[in-house]
Amino acid sequence: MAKKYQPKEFEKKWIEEWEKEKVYKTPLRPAGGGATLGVKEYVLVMFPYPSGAGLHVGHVRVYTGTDVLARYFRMNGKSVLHPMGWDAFGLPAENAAIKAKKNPIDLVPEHIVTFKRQMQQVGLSYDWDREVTTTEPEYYKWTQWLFIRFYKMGLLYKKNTLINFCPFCKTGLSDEEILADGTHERCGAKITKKELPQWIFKITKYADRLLKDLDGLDWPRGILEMQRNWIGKKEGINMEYPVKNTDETIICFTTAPVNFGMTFIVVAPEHELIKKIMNKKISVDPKIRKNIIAYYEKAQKKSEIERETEGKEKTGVFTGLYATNRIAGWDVPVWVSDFVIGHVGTGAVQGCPGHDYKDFEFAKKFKLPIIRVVEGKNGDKSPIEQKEQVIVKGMKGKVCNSKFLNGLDFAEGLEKTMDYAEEKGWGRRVVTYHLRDWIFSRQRYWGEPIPMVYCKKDGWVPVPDEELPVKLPYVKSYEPTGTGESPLATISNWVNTKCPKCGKPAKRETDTMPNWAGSCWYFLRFADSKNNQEAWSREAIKKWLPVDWYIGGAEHAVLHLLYSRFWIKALQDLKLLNFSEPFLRLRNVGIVIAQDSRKMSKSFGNVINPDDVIAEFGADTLRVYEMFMAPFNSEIAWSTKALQGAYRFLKRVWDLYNNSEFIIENSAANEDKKLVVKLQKTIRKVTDDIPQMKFNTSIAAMMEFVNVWEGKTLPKEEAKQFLKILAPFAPFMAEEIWREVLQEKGSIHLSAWPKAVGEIVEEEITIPVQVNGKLRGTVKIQNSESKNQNLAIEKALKAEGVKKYVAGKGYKAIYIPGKILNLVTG
RNA sequence: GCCGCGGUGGUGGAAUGGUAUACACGCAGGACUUAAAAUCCUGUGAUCGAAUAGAUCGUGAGCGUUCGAGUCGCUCCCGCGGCACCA
Repeated sequence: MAKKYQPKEFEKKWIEEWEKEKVYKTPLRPAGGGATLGVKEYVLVMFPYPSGAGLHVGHVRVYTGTDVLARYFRMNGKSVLHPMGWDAFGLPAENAAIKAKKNPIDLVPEHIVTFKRQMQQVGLSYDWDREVTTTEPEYYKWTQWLFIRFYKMGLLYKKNTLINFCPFCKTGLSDEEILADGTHERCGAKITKKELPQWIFKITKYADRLLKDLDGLDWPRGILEMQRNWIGKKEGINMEYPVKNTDETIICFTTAPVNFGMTFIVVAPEHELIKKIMNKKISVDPKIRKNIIAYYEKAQKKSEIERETEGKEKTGVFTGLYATNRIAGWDVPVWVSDFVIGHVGTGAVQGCPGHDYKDFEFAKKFKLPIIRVVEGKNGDKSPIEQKEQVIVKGMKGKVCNSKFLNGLDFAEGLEKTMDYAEEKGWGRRVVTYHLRDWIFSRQRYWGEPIPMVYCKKDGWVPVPDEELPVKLPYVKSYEPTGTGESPLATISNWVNTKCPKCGKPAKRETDTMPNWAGSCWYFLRFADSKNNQEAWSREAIKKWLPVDWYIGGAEHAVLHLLYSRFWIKALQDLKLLNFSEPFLRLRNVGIVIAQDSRKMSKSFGNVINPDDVIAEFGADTLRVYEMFMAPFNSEIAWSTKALQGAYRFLKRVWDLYNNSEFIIENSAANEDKKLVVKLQKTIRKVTDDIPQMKFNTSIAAMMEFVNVWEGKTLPKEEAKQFLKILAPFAPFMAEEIWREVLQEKGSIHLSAWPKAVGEIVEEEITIPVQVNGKLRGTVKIQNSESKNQNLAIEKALKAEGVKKYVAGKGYKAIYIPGKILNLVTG
């Protein structure tokens, strides 16, 4: 009786053997042992934050998919860089450490040990010699060094800023870290505003390049769109409206050609005009002034987030002033309302209630006129009633009731309005962005110390390069202070230092960098991870960068991916790099949810631990299952039953190789031609599918092949080929069979990928026959005759199912050789 | 509201404009077994039908292009994700 499939018996052995033989070392010798190394292929998966919970089956999915790619490229003779590291700074690590009452400096390495062990168990082919950890001084030394480069080029500056502040984490946050409902993406606490001195990164300086360069990237469309939306470039016009009986002008930003539908102006409570009214620089009726002051004070009490989220009920006060809409030739009343936000646009809105939802609500509430200036469905130009909702959806439709703009579509109308206003001097074209500068300070312990010293005489002075790294002190108490100062501020022997410039007493910056800092450049460090002279050498970068394949979750669509792109562009400007985009291809992985269709979570008790799955079924089963269940970028719900299907498949493969009756030494004797043809098709399919990350169909094709193979014999050479295409998915079993059963020398993972035979020649092919587009039968035809239309028709007409539909009728034949025959009657 | 992605059997899902439902799970029947598990074999879109005869319908809905549409175009409906009092 043949040996039973027992993965436990050999998986551990191969983990050790691969490490010993340095099978996955970068760069590898070419597959098949040839002399030259192939083209480089940098295959990178987003490195994890090593949490205490250990590896999740979701991690296993994204790492395995990336690993399959890396293994595939290696076997195809490419020079592969496939590294792994740890993104260990940041709030989650720090909060976990506080909970565990352990310093994160001690806790993080413990977590890393667990993660690494689990990754090795899954059979991931990383070159561990290149491992990096963002929290180690050897690494963050260079993060600090980069900070100073950015500071020196003027991209970083410190300024008092009204920032988003998380009262739970007691730290400032960037806009990108706040969810739409005004809560912190990490802890879910409601964000408040606080004014603090902050290090600010001028990412907006790169807005245009960050936007333009998206065009050249092979990234998922959705992610590109999210970045475009986040950068939020808008071309429009700042229209000037003189305020009657004053010297004032209100400037309104607009992207819509709707001057002829404009019936009011609304300014934000913070607007200059309101300040001037309140301090009597503009004279208005004292009663109105009183109302405005009351309204202003009420608005100030609300936080911005309250103002935005508290409901859509419009409030407001008429200022008593009128402004002139010179394009339309009429005056409009000026109102103040808190639905207009001071720092958005110009803090003033030209109200066109016919075609804007908010303006409509406002006009309805205060009984202001509503004019249609964009046609509705079927060219509808009728007036808009007060009770109606907004008629025009989005920026579609033709402009109407607008004199010289009539009949133009929306975009043309805007162009013409802009030309007209500029010509008359009533406004000018402007470009605005949604992107804001990046708040780079965190008032927390667990981050890279910002390498700056404040001297009373010299101001901010960077720590000299030779004094880097500025090490994070090992302390007992690192809990957030809540005062807006980092806990580092309380460590006086660390804070107090000398000014690098004048040598007088000075103080260190006590804020730390945000958790994104380390991940902005880690992919560069992998190219040269051991370099202690510089952050990277030019040769190493030239050899490996940019990243060819970057794989990870869609949750990083904006934050990490935008920040990294920004750093790379800045580093290019510093001439430290000579490319402008870090990640040429981006692919997303779908999340793994629990069997009950909920998120896997301790509190639901539905978490699947990869260790348990490996203990029961082996790592290969886990890998094959996760690759097979759905397309790589789709969400999957865990299914223990389906997992067993993957196990069954592998077991059947094992049995085929361990049963001499299914494999013969040489191809002459009992070989089954059809089986060999099927194998060639399978090789072709898997070869095509892997670089498209269509792992599910690759595995399905291999399953099909195994279904055909069972009960037949396959020549040994062909059996080796099949094992090779299985190897990226089930590396343990493939290696065990390769070396122990087939007695091959060296690792299968360094063997050459099989080539499918040029043309697959089947002797006989089946051609479907349709009559009037409906399938009525099939005919078998010799492959050599497949181009012969008359023969195909002749055969088709003999088929019972076809005959009765065509009999006695004239027909036209459409024949696609080897594909289909369609007979169209009458 | 805007932007993006989807909608195919009982389930996860396949399908360069060319035999829709590959592959897998589940289910049903059978073999092996004292029995169960495991394994193997057969069947499995719906409706009509005794039928493993045949027919009709069938990829969210409806039109259209085409010899032929899950796939292309138009008009909608629904679900998911992102953004948003953004002017």
